[in-house]
Amino acid sequence: MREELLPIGKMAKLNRVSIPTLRLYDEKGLLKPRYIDPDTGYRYYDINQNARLDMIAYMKELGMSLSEIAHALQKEDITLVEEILSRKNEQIHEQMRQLKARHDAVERAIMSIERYRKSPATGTLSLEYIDRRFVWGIPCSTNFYSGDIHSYEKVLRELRLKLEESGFQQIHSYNIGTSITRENFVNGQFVANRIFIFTNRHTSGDQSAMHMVDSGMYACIYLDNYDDEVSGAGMLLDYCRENQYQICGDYLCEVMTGFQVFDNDPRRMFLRLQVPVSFEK
Amino acid sequence: MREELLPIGKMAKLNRVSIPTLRLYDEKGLLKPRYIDPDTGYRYYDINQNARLDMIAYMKELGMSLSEIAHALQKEDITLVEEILSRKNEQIHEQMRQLKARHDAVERAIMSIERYRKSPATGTLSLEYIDRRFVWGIPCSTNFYSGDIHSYEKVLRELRLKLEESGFQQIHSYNIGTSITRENFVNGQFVANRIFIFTNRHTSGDQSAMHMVDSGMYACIYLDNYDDEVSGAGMLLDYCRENQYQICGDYLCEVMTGFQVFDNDPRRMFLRLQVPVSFEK
DNA sequence: GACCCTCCCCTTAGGGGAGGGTC
DNA sequence: GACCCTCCCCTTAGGGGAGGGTC
Repeated sequence: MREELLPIGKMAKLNRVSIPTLRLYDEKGLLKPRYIDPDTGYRYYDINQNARLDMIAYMKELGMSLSEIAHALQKEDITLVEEILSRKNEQIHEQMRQLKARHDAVERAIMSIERYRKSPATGTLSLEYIDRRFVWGIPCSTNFYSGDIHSYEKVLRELRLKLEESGFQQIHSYNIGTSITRENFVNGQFVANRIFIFTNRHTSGDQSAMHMVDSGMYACIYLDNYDDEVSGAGMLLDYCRENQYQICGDYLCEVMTGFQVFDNDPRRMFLRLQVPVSFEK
Repeated sequence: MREELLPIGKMAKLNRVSIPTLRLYDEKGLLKPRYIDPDTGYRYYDINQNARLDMIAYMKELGMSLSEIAHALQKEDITLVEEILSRKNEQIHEQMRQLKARHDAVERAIMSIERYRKSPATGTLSLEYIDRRFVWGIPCSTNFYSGDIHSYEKVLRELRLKLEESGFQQIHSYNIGTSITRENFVNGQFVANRIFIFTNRHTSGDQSAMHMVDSGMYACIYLDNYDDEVSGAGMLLDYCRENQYQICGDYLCEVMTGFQVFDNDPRRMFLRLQVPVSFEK
C-alpha cells in the first residue's frame, strides 16, 4: 500500500500540473495529500487522487473559481453544481456581450486612426458626399459656445451619463458630435442645439433619442483644434456663400477621433465641421 | 488660474472614478495632478485633465492594461497604439473562441447532470434506440482489463495528451468511452480496443481519428461503478442471448458523466455499457 | 544530485481601512 | 465636519526564488 504513494513531483508530472499548484490545492483544501510525513512534511499522493484532480480541472474549464470548486467538492451536492453552472452560463453570455462590444470598439478605433492618418491639413475646405448616418443624443442644456471649456465638459458629461443609463457599452469609443440649427447657423448665431454620438440603427437604448442624418452633399472644413471651431465655422459659411451653395440643414461639428489627446492640451481634436448643401438656383 | 484647480474628491466625482483610482494613476504616471502642495501633499487637478482621464477610460474600454496605456501615453505614438489594437483584436478573437468552448462545455455539463438525475438504478438492463454518434480517439496501448487502475489511467492520459495536441479545448468536458471488438466481446475476451470521446462532426483535430458509430437498437446496462464493468458486461451478454438478440457491432463502455467524483473513490462513475443488436432470425 | 520543505515576494486594478493632519 | 494624506492589508491562481533539510 505504502509503496503506491507518489511524492509531489511525480504526482505533478503525472497530471501535468505544477508543484506549486498542488501545494496551493493542499492549502485551500481542494486536494489533500493522502499522507504527509510528520517528520519531513513531505506530501505523498495516491494514484486514485488523479480522479479528483481531473474533477478540479474539469470545474476550472467550466469557469469555476477555486473557492467555488472547493465548496462544491466539500458539499458533494450536485444541485449546488447545477446552480453554479446556471450562473456560469449567464456570466458567459454577459462576457460574450462585452467581448462583442469591445471588439466593435477596437474596430472603430482602428478605422478612426486610419481616418486620422489620411486627414487633410487643418483649414482644408471640401465638398463631399456623406452617406446616411444615425445619431443618438440629447439637447444641450447649456450653450457651450458662450461659456468656457467647463460648459462643454458639463454637456459632455450629461451625454455620457445618459448613454450609460441607456445601456450603451464602450461609450468612449463612439465619435461625438454637436449641432446648431440651420436657422441659427446661417444667421451666425452660435447656439448649441444637440450633443450626440454617431452610431448605427441597431443600437440599444431609447429609440426616441435616435435621429437620422440624411445623406447628401456636405460643405466641410477640417480642423485640429477645438478652439478653432467658431472661426472655422465662419470660413465654412463664407465658403458656401462664395460658391452659392444653399445650406439646407443643420450644422454638425463632428469629432473624428479621440486619439489626439496625448498631451495635456485642452481637448485638441480632429474635427470635421459640416453643413448639408443644395445647388438649386 | 489657481482657483480653477480641483482637489482629488471633486476631480473624482466629476469623472466618476474613485479617489484610490486617481491616486493609483498618479503613482503609475498615467495622470499626474497639475499641482501638489509640497507641505500637505494634497493633489490638485486641472479641469483640462478630464480629457486625459477620458483617454484612459477609452483605452481601458479597448482592453489595454494600465501599463500599456502608460506606455502609449508616454510615447505619444499613434503607430504604437495601432500595434496594440491589432494585438488586442487577435486577443479578442482568441477569447471569443475560448468563451464559445467554455459555453459548450457548460451546456454539456448541464445536460450531463440532467441525464444523471434521470438515470436508472445500477444493474438496469434496457433495449433502446441510439442515434448516430461520432467519436474521436486512439487505440488503447494497454489492455487495462488485464491490468490494474494504473493502466486505465495511463491510457486515459494518452488520450488527453492527444486531444490537447490536436487542439481540443475543455477536454475534460467530453464523455469518455472505450470499446471492445464484436469478435472479442461475443467470445468473452476482454481486450480493450479503442478509447475516445463522444463529440460531433464539426470538431477540430485530426479527422482520421474520428469514427462514426451507427444509429440502431442497442442492448444496454447501466452501472455506477467502474469496478462492475466486467460483471455488468457478462450480464449484458446473457441478456442478449436469453432474448436472442444478435450482436452486430462493437461493444462500447460509455462514461455518462464526470460528476460523481465527489469523494476519493477510485473513479466511481455512471456508465452505460452497450452493444448494437439486430433481430434477424 | 535530485527532490522536497517553508517562507517570502511578485503579478492587476483598485477597495477598505487605520491613524493622523487639513480645508 | 468633511476632506485629504500615507501606509498597510486584501482579492486570483499560481510562479520564482532563497535557504535549508531529505530521498
